[in-house]
Amino acid sequence: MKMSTKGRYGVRLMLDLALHNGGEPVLLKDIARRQGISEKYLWNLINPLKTVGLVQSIRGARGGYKLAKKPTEISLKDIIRVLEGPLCLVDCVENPSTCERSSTCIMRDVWCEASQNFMKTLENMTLEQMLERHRGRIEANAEYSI
Amino acid sequence: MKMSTKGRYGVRLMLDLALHNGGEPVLLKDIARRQGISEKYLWNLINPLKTVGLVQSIRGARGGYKLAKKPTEISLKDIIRVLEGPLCLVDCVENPSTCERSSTCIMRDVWCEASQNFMKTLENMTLEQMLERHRGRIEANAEYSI
DNA sequence: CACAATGTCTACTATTTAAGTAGAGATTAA
DNA sequence: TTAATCTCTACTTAAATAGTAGACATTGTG
Repeated sequence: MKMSTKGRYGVRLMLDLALHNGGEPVLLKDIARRQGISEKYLWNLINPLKTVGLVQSIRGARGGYKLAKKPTEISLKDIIRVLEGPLCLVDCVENPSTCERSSTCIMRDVWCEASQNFMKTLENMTLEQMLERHRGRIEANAEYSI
Repeated sequence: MKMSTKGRYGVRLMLDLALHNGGEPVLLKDIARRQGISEKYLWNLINPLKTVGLVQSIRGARGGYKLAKKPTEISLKDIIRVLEGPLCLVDCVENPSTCERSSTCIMRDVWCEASQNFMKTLENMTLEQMLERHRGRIEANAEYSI
C-alpha cells in the first residue's frame, strides 16, 4: 500500500510550481534541477496534470509552466488522483462490474467506506496549506526542503 | 493506489475462517472452494497470517486452520498490514533513512498525517463488525456473499 | 504399525506495472 | 532565422504481482 514515485514526484513538482507562482513561467529544466528528478521523467508527470487542467503550459521560447488554478483550489487528492489513478482500495468501488459478486458483497461496503475516508484526508490538504508550512519553516530560520 | 489481491483475498480468507469459527478446524481446501481462490495461492496468504499470530494451524489428519484470536480482536489493519506491508503512503514515514531529505521535508509531515488517518479507518473495522453485517444480510433474507 | 489426510516449504515462471530513457518534431518569442 | 522550449511516440530495464509445481513432514485413525 504505497504510492508510486509518480504521485510523490508529482506533488513535489506541483509544490515547486506553487512556490514560483506569479512570476515568469517555470521551466521544467529548473524544476528537474531543484528537485533532483530527470527532466524527461517530469514530462511524464506534467503532461497528465496539464490535460486535466491543473497546470497550464506556455509554448515556445520563454515558455514554461504555471499553475492553472490558485493554490487554495488544488488539493493533494487532485494531484494524486491524476497520477496514481483511482484512490479506491479495490476496483469494485469504482467499477462494480469488475466483480460479479459486487452487488451482494459485504466487503465492498467496507472498502467504499475506507476509500472515502482516505480521499477525504487528501482532499483537505491544499497546496496553499503546504505553502504555509513552508513559510513557517523559513520564518523559523529552519533548514527546509520539499 | 490499490491493494493487491493478497490483501483482498486475505480478508476474505479471514472472514471465511471467522464464519466457521468455533467448530472443527477449517480446511484450506474448503476455503479455496467457497471463495474461488486456488488452494496453492491461499497457502501463500495464510502462512504469514499464521506467523504473525492471527491464525492457528492444527497439523496432521483432521487438521486445518482456526482464528488465533476472537473476531473482536482482529482488525482489517492487522490483516492488511501483514499481507501488504507498511500502510504508509511513502517509505519515509516508517523509514526516514530511505530519504536524505526526510529530516527537513515538508511533505513528510503531510504523508505521516494521511497515513495515520488511513490506518485508523482500517483499525476501526474488526472481523466481528463484518460478521454482524453478514448476519444482517441473512436475516433480511438477502442474497449475500463475501 | 501403516497409511491417508493434511499441513509445510522451496523454488520456479509468467504477467503486469513501475521507472526511467531516447530522440525526432512542433511551436513561438526575440 | 534561430534558439529555447514544449510535445509526443516508442523503447528499455527492473521490480513486483500473481499464480504454480512438486517434494517433504506431521499426525489421527484403523
